[in-house]
Amino acid sequence: MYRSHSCGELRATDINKEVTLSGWVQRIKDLGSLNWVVIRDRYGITQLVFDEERSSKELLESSKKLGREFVIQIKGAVIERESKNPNMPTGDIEILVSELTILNESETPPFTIEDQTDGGEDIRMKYRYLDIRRNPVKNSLMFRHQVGMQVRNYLSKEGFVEVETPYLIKSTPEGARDFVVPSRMNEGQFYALPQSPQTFKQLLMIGGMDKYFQIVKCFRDEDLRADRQPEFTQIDCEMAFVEQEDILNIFEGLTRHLISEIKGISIGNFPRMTYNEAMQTYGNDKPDIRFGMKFGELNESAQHKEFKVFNDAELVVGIAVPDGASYTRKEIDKLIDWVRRPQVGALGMVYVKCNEDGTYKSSVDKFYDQDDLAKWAEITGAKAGDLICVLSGQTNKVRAQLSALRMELAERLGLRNPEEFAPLWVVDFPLLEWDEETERYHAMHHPFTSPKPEDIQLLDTKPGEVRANAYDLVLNGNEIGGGSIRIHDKETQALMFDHLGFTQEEAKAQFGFLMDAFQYGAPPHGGIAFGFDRLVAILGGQETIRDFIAFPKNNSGRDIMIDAPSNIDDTQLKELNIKLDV
RNA sequence: GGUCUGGUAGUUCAGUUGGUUAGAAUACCUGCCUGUCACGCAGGGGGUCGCGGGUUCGAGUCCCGUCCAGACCGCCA
Repeated sequence: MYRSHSCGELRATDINKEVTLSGWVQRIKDLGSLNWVVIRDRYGITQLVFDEERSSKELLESSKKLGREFVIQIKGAVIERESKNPNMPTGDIEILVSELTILNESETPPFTIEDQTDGGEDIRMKYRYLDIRRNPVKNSLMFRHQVGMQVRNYLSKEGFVEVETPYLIKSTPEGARDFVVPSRMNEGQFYALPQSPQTFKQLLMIGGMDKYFQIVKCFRDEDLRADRQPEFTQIDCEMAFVEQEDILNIFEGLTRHLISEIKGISIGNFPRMTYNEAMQTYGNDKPDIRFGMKFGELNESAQHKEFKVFNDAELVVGIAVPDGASYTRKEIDKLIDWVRRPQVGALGMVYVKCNEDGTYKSSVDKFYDQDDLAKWAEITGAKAGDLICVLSGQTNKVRAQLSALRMELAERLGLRNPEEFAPLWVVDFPLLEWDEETERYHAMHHPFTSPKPEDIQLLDTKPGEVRANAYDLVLNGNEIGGGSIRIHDKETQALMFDHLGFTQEEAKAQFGFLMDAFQYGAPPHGGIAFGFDRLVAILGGQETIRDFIAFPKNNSGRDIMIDAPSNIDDTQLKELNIKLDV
């Protein structure tokens, strides 16, 4: 028997018990004739004591040969501490060791295994198994487990069935780049790893599963971000015989359940906002509504004077920065530099200080009088003491720029409280999106999303204005879920493929199996998928998802611990009949 | 594909205008210490300044190239 108790459970009530503990050496405090060793496992830490008076000489000596992260097993008696430590759960007791076994020695680890480690990101990833011994990472993984359990509890209770779908599937050119896997048995052919189980969950609906979910890995071969990994986990869901309203209700319920169970916060009905409204008031389809700073469009009140920059702009739009009027010229110049960085890309920024005395001071006083500026303040909701930041230019670009500024300022002003949760639904997304590169329309969501029936007639004339039965769930400025009511008849699906520029042959070759299935009684259906890693991170109050993934990839998609991806040997290449051109 | 920031001891970082033997903290090793718990005290070892080239009497420092890491833009149906 390696242990009778964990390293986190012994208390004053256990005094005088004979116990066996196993774990890692956290810390050694050698006072010569007295030696303390702190032992750690997943459940906590416990202090061991060896001393001249109560321990044998050999035992005391061997305790001094221990090093950090040695794996040891001890037998001993639980005794009351002479000086207690109220900061640790096991701080009232210690173990007077009678028997010490070294189960495994350890090299000195490259960074300290402490909550506040001295190790940087890089070294911690290389030795991730050591990093996982630290509380912050360990707790994040356990937190993830809790969220997963609550997801399964809720969905099972609602009658959902978890069904696994294949990982080796077929590559399609739509959407993100696929990871491909060569097939040895089918020479020259490749599987693709799924970007999502989309078509399979639709086939499950046709198969009559009615309510499906899966916590499932998905794969996309695209560049990474702090919140984006090449393999990531989705809560993938689909329901038959539902309208959009049914889906919003069920998954609003799921989200409410998670926030309530995990964070102990109860939230009322989620607000809903159309895509157009979100773009207009926040410049963004995933607005953070924990704070205001809504967009005020100033075209009418700014394009009647001689200021050419505004007159030539498609959109003039501003936000009010709370208490920003006190910014110095230097601070404002820095803000202007910030929006002019290539990552944001604004050409300049106009500002208006709303003075406490009710007057206005702007960078465009030459063109606008106090009445004009008062009007801007009214539209942007600026109060005395605020600063109005105004950007202008092409609508899409200027919205993205001002949205970036809004988020940056909110971050600096501490308005993005990670313990506050403000979810909302963004609905009525456009069905199609113009792609400059390929000069054709792309499905904004995916090609199986149904158009709103009343908009179908616009498909030929104004395809960009057709709205879809598509919705996103947004939490604190992050898209945590998105879905749609799907097309379930062959004709509409064929019409969609046609508008997406597929020939009939291409559509048949790539999605013939789905079109075929639609001929055998496909029920109306729809669903949603949540980004599980991101959801867990946000619930955990973190920006980066990496600490909630046991073995994440780095910025360039590498696993630096196992050194993947890597070359494969010639035998493997030959077996797969693959020649490399490098 | 692009922009920005960084790479110096095991680790996290400092290093001035280009100038003597490259520092600090922490970790590690040795010694002392019977109530520590971020223990303390004394001492010690530890460096290809990412790599390659250039400028210079002299480069951690300046220039060019390159690799790696991070954040972001493009991309992510």
